Amino acid sequence: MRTTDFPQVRSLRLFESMSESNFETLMQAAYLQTFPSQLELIHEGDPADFLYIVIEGCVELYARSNGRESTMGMVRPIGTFILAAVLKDAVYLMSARTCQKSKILLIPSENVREAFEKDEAFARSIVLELASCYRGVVKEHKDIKLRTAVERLANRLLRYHADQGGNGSLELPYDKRTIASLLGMTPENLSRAFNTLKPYGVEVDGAVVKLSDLKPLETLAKPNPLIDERDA
Amino acid sequence: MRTTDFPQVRSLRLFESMSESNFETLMQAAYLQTFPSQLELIHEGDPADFLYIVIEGCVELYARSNGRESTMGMVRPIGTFILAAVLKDAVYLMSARTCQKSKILLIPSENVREAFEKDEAFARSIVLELASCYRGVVKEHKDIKLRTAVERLANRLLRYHADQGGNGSLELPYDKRTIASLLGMTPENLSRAFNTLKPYGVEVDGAVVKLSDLKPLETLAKPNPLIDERDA
DNA sequence: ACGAAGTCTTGATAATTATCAAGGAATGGG
DNA sequence: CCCATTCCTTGATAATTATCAAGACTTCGT
Repeated sequence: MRTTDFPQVRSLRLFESMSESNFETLMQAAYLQTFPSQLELIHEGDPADFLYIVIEGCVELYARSNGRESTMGMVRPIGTFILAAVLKDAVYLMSARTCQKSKILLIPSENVREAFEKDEAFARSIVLELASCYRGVVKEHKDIKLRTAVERLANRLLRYHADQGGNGSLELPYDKRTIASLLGMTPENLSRAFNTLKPYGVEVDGAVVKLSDLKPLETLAKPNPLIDERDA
Repeated sequence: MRTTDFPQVRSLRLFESMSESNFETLMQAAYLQTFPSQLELIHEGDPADFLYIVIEGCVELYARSNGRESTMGMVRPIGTFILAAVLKDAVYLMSARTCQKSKILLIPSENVREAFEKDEAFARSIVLELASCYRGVVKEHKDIKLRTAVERLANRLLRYHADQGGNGSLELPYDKRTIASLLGMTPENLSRAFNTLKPYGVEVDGAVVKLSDLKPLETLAKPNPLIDERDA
């Protein structure tokens, strides 16, 4: 890996203020690999050998316990995952698998920790990154503890809608079963939740959702920036 | 506040490797206050003016949305809370109130951020602290997404039991309604969950719980270190 | 010590969510 | 392009969880 190969990686909040030489060292230790869809990249409980950066494609973070499985998050380019485990030199709490053919940059954990020791700016960037990740999970936790399934869906639709320009139409970014699991419900329940939202102007056609009237949907959803906004 | 007033604060992971002079500066800017029970210390949505450290007593972190409320966590001495919001200079995602008469140390946010800028060791300690906090919430999120109410209670009891020496008896550390909310259920449902666990050797008398036979309880609970262990 | 307020439990019922089963729609590999 | 597979939806039903109500038990302040 050469430093100039992925300017988008360099411009991530995590790396942008790092010294050139330390970034170079990190990149030289890194591997760029392409994986097919549905490949398990990491398995919860394994030691954190690498920090992962999604360059192309898409990765699903999920967890299992008992016989159950739940999607914990999705990572899109350019996004990192499993930073906390790497820094703590601990085991992964979540598994990860590709959900498309994906190009992934792997940085050995020890190199990340070495850079963390050596590069002060990197250490500071990590703080802000981790603080954001922490607040992200807190919001998801509030979402699931304070809302019913229909409310979670309504708010998620409003979020996707805003993300995609807010012109009355949105495309679901993942399979419905994945969205169901993300939102903490079964696929059947998601399907029924969409039906419940029909009187609120939600029209589903495959992955395309049309919102014909935001007012009543928002009245139902009661969106809350302290749960739904990405940077609040 | 003098530096020597609270050696336990100094010995927190967060502060122990900080330089003496920076720690002193931080402590001189800090306020030590005693609050009565049930006082709201912070309100979600407000700007993060202080980092809080519980010296004595107990603090409940909770969140509201719609008309609902849920306990997000409990902080016991010597514990900090609301670090991420302070570092990001963002609004609080959670409210906090004392659940006993409590002695709290308040450090103004700007002083914390100043120390974060000036003191490298402090910045590095923050990384490890935030990484732990992050992993803590991920575990709670897994707990609620992957387990039923009875399973969550069973695992919580096993955790308290282990924490308290594992001699067959444990004391519930909080009111039952608080534990119910922490575990994401109503008080009525907690009461019934205790009844469900009776055949598994769980005997409740007020705040004291006796576990007469761990085997069947563990079989039901299926404890998972990647959810239940504090430092995994 | 006493009354008031809050907590906990139980019962009855309702709402929410999950499970099982089956048919139809969409998708991808050959 | 077609078949096979997976995904999605719907129906029927069950399990889980919440709500409402009432009574017993605690706790706390006066």
